[in-house]
Amino acid sequence: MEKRLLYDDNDPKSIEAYSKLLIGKTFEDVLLDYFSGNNLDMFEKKKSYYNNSRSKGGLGNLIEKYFFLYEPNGNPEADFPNAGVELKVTPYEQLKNGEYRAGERLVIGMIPNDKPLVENIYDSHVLDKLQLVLLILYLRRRGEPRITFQINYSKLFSILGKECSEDLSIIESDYNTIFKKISQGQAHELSEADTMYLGACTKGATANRSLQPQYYNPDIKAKRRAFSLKQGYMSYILNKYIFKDIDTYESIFKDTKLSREDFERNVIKRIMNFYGQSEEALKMHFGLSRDNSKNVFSRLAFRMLNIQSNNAEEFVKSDTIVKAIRIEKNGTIKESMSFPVIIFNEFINEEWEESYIYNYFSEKRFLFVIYRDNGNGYHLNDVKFWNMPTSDLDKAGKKEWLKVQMIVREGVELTPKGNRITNNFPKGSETEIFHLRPHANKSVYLIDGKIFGNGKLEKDADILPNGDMMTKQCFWLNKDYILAQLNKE
DNA sequence: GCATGATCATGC
DNA sequence: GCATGATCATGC
Repeated sequence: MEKRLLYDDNDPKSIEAYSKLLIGKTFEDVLLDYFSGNNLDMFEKKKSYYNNSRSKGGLGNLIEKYFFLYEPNGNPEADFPNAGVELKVTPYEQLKNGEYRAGERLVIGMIPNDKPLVENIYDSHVLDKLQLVLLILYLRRRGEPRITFQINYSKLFSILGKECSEDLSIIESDYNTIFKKISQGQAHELSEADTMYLGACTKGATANRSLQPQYYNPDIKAKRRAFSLKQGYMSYILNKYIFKDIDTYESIFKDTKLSREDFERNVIKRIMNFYGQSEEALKMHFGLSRDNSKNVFSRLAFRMLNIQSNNAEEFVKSDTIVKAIRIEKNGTIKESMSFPVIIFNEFINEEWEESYIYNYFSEKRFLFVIYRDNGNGYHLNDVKFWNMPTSDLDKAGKKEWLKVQMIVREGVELTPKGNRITNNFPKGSETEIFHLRPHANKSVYLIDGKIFGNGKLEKDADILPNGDMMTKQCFWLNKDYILAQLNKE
């Protein structure tokens, strides 16, 4: 088959039109179409090859070979050089609340470690690579064979289009931040969470093996990284411009083109307008006087920013999460900080650098809103952007995560003691960064067929590898660690 | 006293 | 109904 019969590879519109034939098809369908029932042996062979999640990038590769009918090449040219079109086959997911989000960041291209980095983004290849991208989106369903995932959208996308023009100044300042860190020989301290929309992500499970000397600092090795559009940013792009779900997000600053530094300054300024105000005064001011919810302190922070939830446009796009912290009279923090629950059966099969927790803390930025008890109740005291330093995540974080994973794999020891069930996970007092603790509505366990606790197994518990069930758990950021981070500067 | 295990109020 | 963002309170 001659590919020029199928589409004009000089013409982006023709490539896009042809790609729409994919809509509604699974990857298996694409293979079946190609082999047309003539070579079923080969079909089965390819099917099992592409079903293997170890063949990274495999689904994009499948589309190139068996739909566009060209051999994937590793060279830096565009996938369709004559049309200047980049092909990106990328997943999206549906959350339990029905919302959609990008399944992954969009990787743009490797950051060189053997030559200088171009200083200005407009002289670099970053924007070229995003100038014309054919986004082919498939719905990823966890636990299902990936060959059965269905392609539901195909659309040309440009970062230079009007829908993204508001974001270019932040993307430019993101690039400058990455350039600055690398050119100062600090590539080993880079974090995807240093920046808002354009990130420097590590490259999967191979990142540790890919430790290489830095061009600007040959004595200290750093992981190879790639430029990417962060997952949060892609979620926004998908929802707003592909799925056309216009009303999902509220923006903090309307119609402004801010650099990242200005955005952060303005956020801090808005919150600090309320500096020194007491809990009661703030609740009164925002009409939350009768709000007894445990998360009222973060809700107050949202109100100061004039938003309703963590779903504000700029925070979604930049993977930023607002967290309230309260400091006691004696200068300590009473509580550790909770995060979403883990699913044991996914957790035990993860590689650290592809794990939920690694990805979470490498890409999420936090806005800490700090209240302090001055002896007369909590008062707004400070606000600060924070992300976990790469060296913390790489060293103590990795070690502590691996320890928990080992315990779950080998079998958690659950011991009834009075009205409680104790376990052998490392405690907050035994860890530096995070520890595992319950995070559920009620506690409930199934141990050797016997139920403990008054929660509901199907709602409040999660299944362990040996079939026992344990109250749902999440990683908690240690309060001492948080305090040390706040006091760092 | 305080850390670990248990639990709560809310919004969507 | 359940995830989220938290604080409560038992047991050492």
